[in-house]
Amino acid sequence: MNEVNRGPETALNTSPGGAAKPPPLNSFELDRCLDREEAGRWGGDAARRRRRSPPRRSPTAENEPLSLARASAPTSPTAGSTQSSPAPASPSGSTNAGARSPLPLVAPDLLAMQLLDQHSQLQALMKQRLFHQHHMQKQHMSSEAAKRLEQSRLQDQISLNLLSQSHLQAPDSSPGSLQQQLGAQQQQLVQQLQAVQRQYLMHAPLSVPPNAPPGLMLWGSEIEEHPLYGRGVCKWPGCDALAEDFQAFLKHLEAAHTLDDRSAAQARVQMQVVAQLELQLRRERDRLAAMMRHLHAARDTAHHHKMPHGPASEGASPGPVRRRVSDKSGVAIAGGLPYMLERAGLDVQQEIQRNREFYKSADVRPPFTYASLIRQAIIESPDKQLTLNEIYNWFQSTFCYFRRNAATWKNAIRTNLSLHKCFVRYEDDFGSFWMVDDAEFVKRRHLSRGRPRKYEPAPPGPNAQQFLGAQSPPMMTSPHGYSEALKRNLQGMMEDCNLAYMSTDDHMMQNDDYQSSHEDYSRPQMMNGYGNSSSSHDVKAEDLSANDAQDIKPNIYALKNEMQASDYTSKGDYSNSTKESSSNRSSETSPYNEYARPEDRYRALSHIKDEAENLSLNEQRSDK
DNA sequence: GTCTTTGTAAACAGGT
DNA sequence: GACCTGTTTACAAAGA
Repeated sequence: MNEVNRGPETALNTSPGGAAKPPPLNSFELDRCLDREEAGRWGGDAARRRRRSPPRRSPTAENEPLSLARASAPTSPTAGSTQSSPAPASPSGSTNAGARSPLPLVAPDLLAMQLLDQHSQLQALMKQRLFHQHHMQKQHMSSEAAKRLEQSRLQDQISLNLLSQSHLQAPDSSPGSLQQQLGAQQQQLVQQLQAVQRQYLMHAPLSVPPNAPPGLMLWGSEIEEHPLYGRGVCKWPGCDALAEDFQAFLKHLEAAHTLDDRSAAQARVQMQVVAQLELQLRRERDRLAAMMRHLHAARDTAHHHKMPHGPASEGASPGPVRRRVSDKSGVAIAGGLPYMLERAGLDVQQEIQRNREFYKSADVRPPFTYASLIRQAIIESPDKQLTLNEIYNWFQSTFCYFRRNAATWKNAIRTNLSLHKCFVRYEDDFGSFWMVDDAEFVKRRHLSRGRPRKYEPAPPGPNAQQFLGAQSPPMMTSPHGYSEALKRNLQGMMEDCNLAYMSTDDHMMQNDDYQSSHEDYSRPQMMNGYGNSSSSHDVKAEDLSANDAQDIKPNIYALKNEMQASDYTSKGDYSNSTKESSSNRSSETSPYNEYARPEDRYRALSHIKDEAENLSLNEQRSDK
């Protein structure tokens, strides 16, 4: 098994958010599911064909889960049955238990038991749906919408009845009384439905907004259910504009959300989110199906029951279908989009922090360039510096996407580190670290022409002195940032799919996740506060010429000298060689050898570093 | 069509 | 020799 297959699966299984995991089943629910699966097998050849022919999925079918979850009524009996099978916890849970045995036993054999169980499930489902619809009706629906709801409810009931009848038509069973009962009930429901439809068509004409484009005909409830409008607020990602009514919303939509870069970028990200969620939902459904097959087989084995079309033949099916996830799949972002997104104002820091859980569990490529992500990794670290391996770890721990094809993106990271002048390599006795020159980074982002490459001859002009004390301009922030809206959208979609969304407090998430994502970063603080170091690439004290030294931020240089001086004085004959220095550090003359662990020695050295920092700051103050 | 930016692949060197 | 790290080059894709 290569990484391509292992990565996303692992992420889904181990996702702390639990968003991808189906709700746990208790024994009763498991029984119901097993029975439903069995009933589905009795449903005829269609059900068997459905289970045996998974590879071909039309785009419509891929959208089915979301649309079904959103819709108030399932469009088909089969869909209604499969959708309701996970049975999430709901106020009707007690209702299910109460309606378990509403009818007398027809026959004391297993078949009758299953039929009764199936019927009780249907009744429980109907009651659950009725409860839900009643609740929704009280909350949101006007009288017209209530009529439509009633219509939908009746259709639901008919569908459920049809479903139950189809399940009851087992080849070797004929509980006639039950079928007659359901048939009569169905006829009654059809009559009620027809009456409601007549009433609705006579008294509730189609309503059309005055400003609606030609041909747009909207039902009253559909206006309220516009995906981008709800509760008087525009639901466009990152908008949240207030709109008194639907017409005001339409005006706002026309005026505020035109076809520009930002809207296009937001739409593309939204497409990614939807695609990813659909993929995730499909995986979870496949997994559930495999689990049910497995559990059913286990139960059959335990009960020594051999079904005529039992799990032996079903088990020969290929199992859950895995869509091959390619780098060039729709989930990934096309070439220039990250650049466009950044130009459009998407903030890397906010986006990553607010959707950390999403990126951690979803195989979505983050919509930012490698350079931005590397910078983010570095500035998230406590000392604003990371080794290459720590950057790797950050990518892997932060993004599910970077848990596969490691060779590719690692090479890209190395290339970016070397390529961009904004990344500064600092080498000391403990290894080499990478830091960010934010001034250079901002300069790079604002360059409209020409890309500063490290191996290009430096253009004549400003030397690094211009970067002394340079501070990055504040990152573009918005109180109603796109990431917040993205999270809300995700949350809504997850709720629609009956999936739990990890809504963690941002601050908590930041801290906790930092602990997890940086747990490997055991190196204590060494260079805290020196993120804006220099415009020089490789800051190696031994290689510094006089000119180079001018290009280095004085505090770093002073600190370096300070630390080396302390080491020199402590050991006396300190070698200039890095390798020798690290070996000599273990000599008995060093006062830092009293610290057995390297961490303690680091800590002691960091104290010197703090003193050096204070000295440097005092010098700067005195210069001013 | 040209230029820029970005991503990717690959070769190469030096170190461990 | 394998692997890691870092540099450099080349090329393709996408957008301006």
